[in-house]
Amino acid sequence: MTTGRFGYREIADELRDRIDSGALAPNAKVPGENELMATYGVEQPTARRALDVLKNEGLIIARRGAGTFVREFRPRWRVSPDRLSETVWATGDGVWSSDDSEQPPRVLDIGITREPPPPAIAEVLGTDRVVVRTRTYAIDDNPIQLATSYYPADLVEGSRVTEEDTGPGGVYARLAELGHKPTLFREQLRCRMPRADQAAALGLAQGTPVVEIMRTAYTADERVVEVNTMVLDSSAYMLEYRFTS
Amino acid sequence: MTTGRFGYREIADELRDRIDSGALAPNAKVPGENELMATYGVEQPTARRALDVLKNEGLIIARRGAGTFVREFRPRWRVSPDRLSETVWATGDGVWSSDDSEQPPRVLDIGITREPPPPAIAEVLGTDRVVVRTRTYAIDDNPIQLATSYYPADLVEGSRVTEEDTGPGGVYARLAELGHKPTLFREQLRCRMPRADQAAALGLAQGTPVVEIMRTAYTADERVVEVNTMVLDSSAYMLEYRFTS
DNA sequence: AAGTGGTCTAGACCACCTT
DNA sequence: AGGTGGTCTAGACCACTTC
Repeated sequence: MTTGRFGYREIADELRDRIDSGALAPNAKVPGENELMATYGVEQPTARRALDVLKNEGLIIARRGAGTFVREFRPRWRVSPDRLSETVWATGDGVWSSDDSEQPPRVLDIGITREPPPPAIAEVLGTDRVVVRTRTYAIDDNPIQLATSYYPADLVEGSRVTEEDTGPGGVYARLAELGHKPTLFREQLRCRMPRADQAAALGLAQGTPVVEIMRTAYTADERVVEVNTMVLDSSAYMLEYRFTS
Repeated sequence: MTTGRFGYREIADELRDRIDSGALAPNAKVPGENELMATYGVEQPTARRALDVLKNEGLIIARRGAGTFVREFRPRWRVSPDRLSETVWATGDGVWSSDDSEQPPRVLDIGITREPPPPAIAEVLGTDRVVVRTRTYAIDDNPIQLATSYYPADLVEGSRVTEEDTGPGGVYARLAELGHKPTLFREQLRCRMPRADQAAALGLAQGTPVVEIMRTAYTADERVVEVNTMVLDSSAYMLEYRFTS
């Protein structure tokens, strides 16, 4: 046979069309390698490569021994500047209380160190003597965000910012009590494929990018009191920002 | 040989380490399939798969006949709410003038239609009678953003919003003249792997996610006057938002 | 036990770029 | 012409899940 042959791209295209059109709905079983071999008259590696394409596009997910299934995209968590408003801090629910989610993420691992930050962050903070808070946020035991916050040591040393439980209102409430209330925030975002360790920590499926956010918090007199770097599972988050002209 | 064997993962890990450490700098040539076969004692498909991993991670890029090279990540373009300030509109430079970039993106293709929008957008706009503006932004002939804006037909029909050249200050200045000055903006972001047509339109390399932004513009009396959906090449953009508590 | 995805060998041919 | 990446065949064995 020389004509009418299928390559892995054509097979991937056909499957993608069936997913986009809804013929293959989320969580539906995708034709497996054996079925593709029979349908298109190709060998196993070719069928496999077609599925690899869709895996890397984040459209399907394979479970060994079980089959391959259409992925569902349900970003349940939103983040917006509103979460940082003073009224929110006062409630004691912390940063997530203004999310319109069914349940708030849980904090999995909290670590507090005093290791010097990367040079770029030291420069923004104006010092490399810092207190570092790392934590993982998870929903239903699925980690969805890694966060690392840096605070100038001379500001927070001796306060509850250096303890696992920072108390009602969280770190920002403590900073306010210390006379360093954050009032201006800058968030810088980029989106890319995860590093191997990030993919592992977040349990990311193939074809899942991450959102990297660097948040810088300033006091009214423009002192930097926090730099927070976050890595978000992009399949779990929709982000929202509001602003005026 | 039964021990000390290398799988494609191990090979990919070693190459990734060399990229992360800087031993393989951006634009450097990565060991090719033949070299990997010799070095690790594997067959070509295995060497190839190792390179595929890094391609899908966005770390390398292959040029047929030439070789495989470490990708460079140089996001030159920033977007921030400042670009929407009234002072910016007045300059006539449009949305991009407040970017701190070397050169502004160019508009490649402008299309104006009146096709009904997707249901979700029609609902936000409160009508499905719309004027649709589509365009592609490019830098050095490399497309970096696709944008589609929807305007209520009853607001903009007969104005320069329906023409290719919208005049000084762009669409927002025209809307202001029509008594519908946008003052509040909401941007909703998600990040994911591109659809096949988007990857083609943006000329995206394997392993490059896109940022999808839906911007909604409101007047002071909370009428929606624009819905703008954007698809950004994530390797070309860093996004920035500022807000107060 | 049977089915499904995951990995690898061994070898072939093609398309494209560089020299 | 030679090297490099891109695609495919043919077949094998393994790991895991489901029944």
